[in-house]
Amino acid sequence: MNIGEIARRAGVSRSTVSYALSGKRPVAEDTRRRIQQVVDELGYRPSASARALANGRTSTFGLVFPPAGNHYTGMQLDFIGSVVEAAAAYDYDVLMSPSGVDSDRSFQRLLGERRVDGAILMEIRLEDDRVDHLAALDFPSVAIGRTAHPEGGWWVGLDHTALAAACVHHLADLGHRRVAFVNRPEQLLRAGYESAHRGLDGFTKAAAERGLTVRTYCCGDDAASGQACLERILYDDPSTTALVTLNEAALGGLYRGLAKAGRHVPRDFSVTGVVAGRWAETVTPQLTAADVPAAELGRLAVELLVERLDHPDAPPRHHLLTPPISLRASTGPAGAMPAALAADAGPDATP
Amino acid sequence: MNIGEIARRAGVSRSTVSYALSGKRPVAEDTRRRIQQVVDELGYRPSASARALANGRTSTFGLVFPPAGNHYTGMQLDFIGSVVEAAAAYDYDVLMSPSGVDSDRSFQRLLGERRVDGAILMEIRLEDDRVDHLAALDFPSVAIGRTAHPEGGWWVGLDHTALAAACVHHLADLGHRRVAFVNRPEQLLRAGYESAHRGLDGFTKAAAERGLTVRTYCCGDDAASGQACLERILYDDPSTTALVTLNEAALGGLYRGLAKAGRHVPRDFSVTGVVAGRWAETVTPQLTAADVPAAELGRLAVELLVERLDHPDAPPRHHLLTPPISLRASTGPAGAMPAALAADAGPDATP
DNA sequence: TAGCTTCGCCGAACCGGTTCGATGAAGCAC
DNA sequence: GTGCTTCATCGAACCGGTTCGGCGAAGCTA
Repeated sequence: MNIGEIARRAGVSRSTVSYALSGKRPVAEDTRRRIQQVVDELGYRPSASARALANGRTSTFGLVFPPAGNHYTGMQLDFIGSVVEAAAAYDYDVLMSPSGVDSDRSFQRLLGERRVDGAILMEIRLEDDRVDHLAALDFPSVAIGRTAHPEGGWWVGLDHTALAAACVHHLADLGHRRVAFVNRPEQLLRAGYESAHRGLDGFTKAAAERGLTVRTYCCGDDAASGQACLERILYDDPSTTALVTLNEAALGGLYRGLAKAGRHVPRDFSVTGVVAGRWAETVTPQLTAADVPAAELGRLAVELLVERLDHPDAPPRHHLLTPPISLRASTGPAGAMPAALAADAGPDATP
Repeated sequence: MNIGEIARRAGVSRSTVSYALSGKRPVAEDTRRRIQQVVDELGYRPSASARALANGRTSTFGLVFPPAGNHYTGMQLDFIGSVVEAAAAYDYDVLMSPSGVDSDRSFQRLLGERRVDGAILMEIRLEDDRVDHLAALDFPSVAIGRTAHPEGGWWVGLDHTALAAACVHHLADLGHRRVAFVNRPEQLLRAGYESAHRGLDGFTKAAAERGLTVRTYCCGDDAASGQACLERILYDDPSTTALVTLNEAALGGLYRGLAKAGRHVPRDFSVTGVVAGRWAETVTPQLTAADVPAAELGRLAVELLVERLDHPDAPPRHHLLTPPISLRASTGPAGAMPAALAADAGPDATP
């Protein structure tokens, strides 16, 4: 069922069918109706490949996402879903491109073979060769996250510095003096992941400002690592009374570690951080946290990309979001726990 | 940089370049080298659209996934990731297609506009018009899940009936007599979601077999609903000592409800179900559950689809998996809790 | 050296759309 | 009735690959 078939049945030329369907030139009303009728009868739809070949646009975005090796977090899933849905609203499809191992090959597929009109990048690093590469090619793309030098780029992102600082201030306001920071895995920090770095910076600076005593940790993206990390925290400084985490996946393990160490949240120990809202509500007590607006970020990324495609010469735009901390149940005033008990409660303590 | 440019620079015809690159006809070795050199110098890659138009294959799969309206579970994310990675290994890209609202439109995009060579469907219903539709068209596709009449179809899936039954037997073996079942939301059950129906069936039949007293509940896909559901369970029958759940997203809420009701897991109350392994390990105590092998299912689905595309006349194949229950820490022998306490512990009980 | 095969390459057609310039008919003024 | 514009439609070229038939040169046989 190609356009020639429709043309023959409607008794017109192929170009007339094309114009009737696209509306790019006027077509007599009764001709248009006749064509439309044939189209409806046969259920004709123009081939995406042929259309893409002819007009050079694929109506497809690439979504470059991290490989499964790093465990996915709820946040990432929400990104994917919201990007796909927002793109559909603008009549774009989304092609998934695993970055990571052999990322060159999948980049080549997307760009070299011209499969997509634009790309959205997840999991940005401070120095990100993918971003640089795309910028050098002037290829339309939007990053979810910002590099060390975001000027002149198109991106949406969270102000991780401010969010981590907000967590610190919240805890300091509650009277906490000894606070731990649980970051993403060391491997990701070393690789330069933006959230890990900016979060750490924001935490460190705000803590210094408030005169807090802090320790910072990297922690694997799973519950077992979270538990181990918490044991380490209490071992290193048993008088720690609060922690800030960026690590969604470790959260369950952190809670478990606290329970094992006999620390009640929030009475003896406060927990907060930057976590997707839905996730924050699954733990008990529910986590007081800066909720990552993943769905909004995905939507904004798509909007920027669409704008960039529609107006190739538009000046770069970006959105930096700073969601407020949602007060839930995992933080409370410090000092409820007597210092004596704090000294006892090492990593080997039992309830 | 099209194939004509390469041909000119290498001093050969376009067809020779094509044959040199595809290897579908022999080309003199030095000619081939000359062409390859030009290709490498210019970084030439053939246009995916043109290739797709010419040979009728897009090298792309569609992945039809549920809309974000239903909250995503960890399982679904793992599916997506593993499908994308497995597809990449076979040199296929993956195009995301939100099913759900206006699913016809996105189906039309995939099939009508011939964007994909085949499709993988998630979230299957017992009576699934998408599956029927694809089968009627003889369009290459593989379902993750099976309908009420899976004969003659291509699919991979879990034996939810057996898994739910295994949970029941596990609890019955531990001496539990009054057991609740926490299903996916009623809306999904009514829509005919496979896992919800088969899980419920397996639970009900196995419970009857073992002579257990049971109640079954539907529960929203979020923590708050889980907590409410648990309160309801204990209100309806305070002497309930165990539950089986298919609802990953509600799990955190169920645990919270138990804690609020003063029921210690696993001493006073056992919890088990069918949940992705990583998720089961985030809760405390870790959940004894039949681990959903999401990554393996995704990989198998891709393998079947590739086979179906390579051998269009191959007889239908499928994989039905029945992962064993992983014993963790959330189930224990019944009867540890005195009946008197059980009677006291209504939904309003406080620790 | 004529005749036949094999090898390596070329030209043209094709996939299914879009787009531009041209053409013919109708409508209108004079 | 001629000249001019407007309108609707058509034909052809083009996008960038793939594929088929054919053709000339080289190699081999007799």
